[in-house]
Amino acid sequence: MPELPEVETLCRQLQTRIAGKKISSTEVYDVKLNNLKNIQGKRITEVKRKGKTIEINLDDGTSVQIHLRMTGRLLWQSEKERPKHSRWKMNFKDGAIYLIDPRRFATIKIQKWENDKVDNDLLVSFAREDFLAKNGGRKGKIKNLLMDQNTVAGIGNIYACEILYRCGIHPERTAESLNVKDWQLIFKNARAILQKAIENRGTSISDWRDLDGHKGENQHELKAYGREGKQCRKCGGIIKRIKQGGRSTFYCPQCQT
DNA sequence: AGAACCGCCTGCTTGC
DNA sequence: TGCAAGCAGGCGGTTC
Repeated sequence: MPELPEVETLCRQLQTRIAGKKISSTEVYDVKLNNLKNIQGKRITEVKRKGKTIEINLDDGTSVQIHLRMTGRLLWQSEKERPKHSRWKMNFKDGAIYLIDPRRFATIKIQKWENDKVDNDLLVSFAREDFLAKNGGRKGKIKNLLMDQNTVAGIGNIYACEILYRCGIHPERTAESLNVKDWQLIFKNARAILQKAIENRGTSISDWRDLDGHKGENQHELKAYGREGKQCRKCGGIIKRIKQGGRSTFYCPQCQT
């Protein structure tokens, strides 16, 4: 599941690989992605991440916005062969970018580019005061809050579990039950975990691969996610799995309080 | 406001 | 071994 670090990894690679290049053509292999605006002949100015969305800006003021959802991947390929589960392709003189997505949840939008202000992305710009004023008193569970894209951009299930584990905060705590120290810990650890995951080029648990098809290395850093029944590395307790909003949460009942 | 559920999907795992 | 059911989940939507 591509979250912030995986999308950031792709965006950096894309920026290096395709910025300044001209799109020679595109091809659609999935009816769900029909009716996209024609971008043949447009030139790529910049590739940016917005939350978990990849934004490929074009020289005509529009941008190609790709959201990979669950199993989406982007792959740079210079050979002709079309990878399995290809849904869409953008051709360049020296190669092509494929959108590969077995489960077909990924979305592409081509629309006017808007330079809206980012204030909820922990690695770009984060309005801490506003955040606390708006969310500090909420009665919702902290895990769900961290995963709400309108509240904090880019964090999904894996990193939400890891952040709370490192903080020693129980995922079912409500936002209003947290004090200033707890919040500071959350922001600090969230940044550190996301940053480390970017350095490791993402978490390859199942599908995730980078633009060149390489696995990331951050799966070796996971302390909670996917470790149900295993020993907590901090306290020796047993990692537990619960459901929150239909999604698995992994945590240590002994040291997350 | 917040939680619970659905639909979108298909590959993988599980159970008989 | 084979087949069907169950499961996984980000996000947008609806409903309670």
